[in-house]
Amino acid sequence: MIDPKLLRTSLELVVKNVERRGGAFDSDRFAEAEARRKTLQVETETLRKARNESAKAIGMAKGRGEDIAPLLAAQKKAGETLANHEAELEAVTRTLTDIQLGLPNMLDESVPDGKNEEDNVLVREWGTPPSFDFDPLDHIEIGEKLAGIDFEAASRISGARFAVLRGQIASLQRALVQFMLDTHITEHQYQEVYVPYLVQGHALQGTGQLPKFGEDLFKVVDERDFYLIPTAEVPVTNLVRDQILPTDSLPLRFVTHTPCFRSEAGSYGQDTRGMIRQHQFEKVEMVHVVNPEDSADALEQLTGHAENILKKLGLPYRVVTLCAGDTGFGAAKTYDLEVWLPGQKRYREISSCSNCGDFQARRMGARTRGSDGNKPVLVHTLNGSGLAAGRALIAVLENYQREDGSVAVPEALQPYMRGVTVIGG
RNA sequence: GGAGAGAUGGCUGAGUGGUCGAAAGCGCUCCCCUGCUAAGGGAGUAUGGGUUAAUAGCCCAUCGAGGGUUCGAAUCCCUCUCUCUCCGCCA
Repeated sequence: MIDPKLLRTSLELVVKNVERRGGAFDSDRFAEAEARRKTLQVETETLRKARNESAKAIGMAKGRGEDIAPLLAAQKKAGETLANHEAELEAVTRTLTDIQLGLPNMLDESVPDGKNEEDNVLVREWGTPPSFDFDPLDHIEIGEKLAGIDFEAASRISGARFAVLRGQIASLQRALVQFMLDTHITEHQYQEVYVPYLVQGHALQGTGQLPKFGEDLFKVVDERDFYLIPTAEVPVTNLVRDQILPTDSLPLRFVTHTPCFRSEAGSYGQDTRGMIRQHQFEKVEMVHVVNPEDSADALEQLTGHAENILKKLGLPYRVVTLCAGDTGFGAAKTYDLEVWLPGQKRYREISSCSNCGDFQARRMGARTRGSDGNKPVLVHTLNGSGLAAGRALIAVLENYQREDGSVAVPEALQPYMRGVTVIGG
C-alpha cells in the first residue's frame, strides 16, 4: 500500500502516478469516502468517549449505593447511536481499504516514462552473442536431440505448459540451482532459507499479489486458504511480517530455491512452445530487507548479484530499466536482466530485480526502529531472481550448443555435474 | 486421530465484571549520588489511529483472532487459530 497520508494530502500525485502506469484512478470516489470517514471517525470516537465516561460514572454511583436505573436507560439509548456510527464507519473504512489495496506503488522518480516493454531503457550490456558457423537450434530441438526435454510426456501427465527433464539435462538444471545458491551464500553474503510452497491469502496480500491478481495464482481446492507460491518472494518477504526489527539487524539478505507456480491466465498464445513460459518452474530468489534510506543502493547490489551469476556462466545479457507502464504493481523501480537466446535470436527476461520501497512493508507490518531509536519506521523490501533456473537452462543449452548436437557444460557448473564437460556428443 | 494445558507489554509474570493500557520483577534509556571492575536513588520505557504546525497535548482502539452478553469485558459465553504435553500413526 502507498502511504495513506499521501492519499489525503497529495491525491493528485497518486492520480498522476497511476496514469503514468497506464491505469486510471477514480479519485473522486476516494475523496468522497475519505471525507465521510473523517467525519464519522471523529463522531464515533466522541460517542465512545461519552460512553466510557458514563459507564465509569455508573460504576461509581453504584459503588455509592445510588439509584442507577435512569442512568442505565440513557446509556442504553446512547449505545444504539454509537452502534450505528460504528457500523457505518466500518463500512466506509472497508471501502477505503479496498481502494488502497488496489493502488499500485508510487514509482521512483528515476523510472522512465513509457507504455510497455518497448519503452524500457537499456542500462548496459555484457558479453557478445556467440556466433555459430552452423544454424543454432532452439532449446526445444536441442532437448529433443539429447532426449532430455520431454514435453509430450509432461502433457500426458499434466497438460500444456509443463516439461519433463531427463538425464543430464535434469542434472544441469539442478546444477544451475546449486551453483546459484552457493554463489549467493559464499560470495554475496546471503542467508539460505527454506520456506513453504503453500501460503495463505494474507501472505499474498502482504507482497501485493492479492487482492488484485488472484487469477494469476493456483488456488488449492480445499476448505483452507492455500495458494501455490507464484514466486519465493511471497514466503521469504513475509518472513518479516508483523515484526519490529532491530536496526542493527539490517540489512537482511535471504536466498532460496523454490518451484514457482503460475496460472498464466491471459497469456494464451504467448510462448506456447518450449520451456519459456511454464505453469511450474524453478527459481532462485533473493530478498533484501533494509533500512529505508538504503534501498536505492540495495537495488544496485541486488542486480549486481544476479548479473554475477550470468557472468560466471558466460551468458551474454543486458540490463534494462522498466518504464512506468511495464513496472510491476508493487515495485517502485525494476531492472530486468535479459539473456541472449541464440535459438530465438533475441534477449529474453531471466531476472527481474525490484525495489518495493515501503509498499510491501506497510501491507505486512514490517518495521524497524529508526537509527534515533524512537518510533518504528517501515522497512524497505527488495526482491530479485537470481536466476530463473528454467530459463537459465534454456540459455545454457542454446549458447553452449555445438554443431554435433552436444552441449558444452560451462566451467562453473562442471563441479556440480560430476565433472561432466559435455552433454551428448 | 485421541486426551489435556495454555495464549497478557522486549522478557518473566499478576490480574475472574467498573477508577486496568494493565501490578511486580528483569531488561533497556536518561539523570543524581558515589567512586572503581560493585551498589544505591529518581524518572522514563507498547502498538495502531484521530485531531494538530507538532515526533506537544487531548482523544479512540488494542490483553491470540472473530463474534456475543452487559450501561461497562483482559476478566463471562460461543467459534476459530496457534503453541505445549501425553498416546497413536507417519517421511
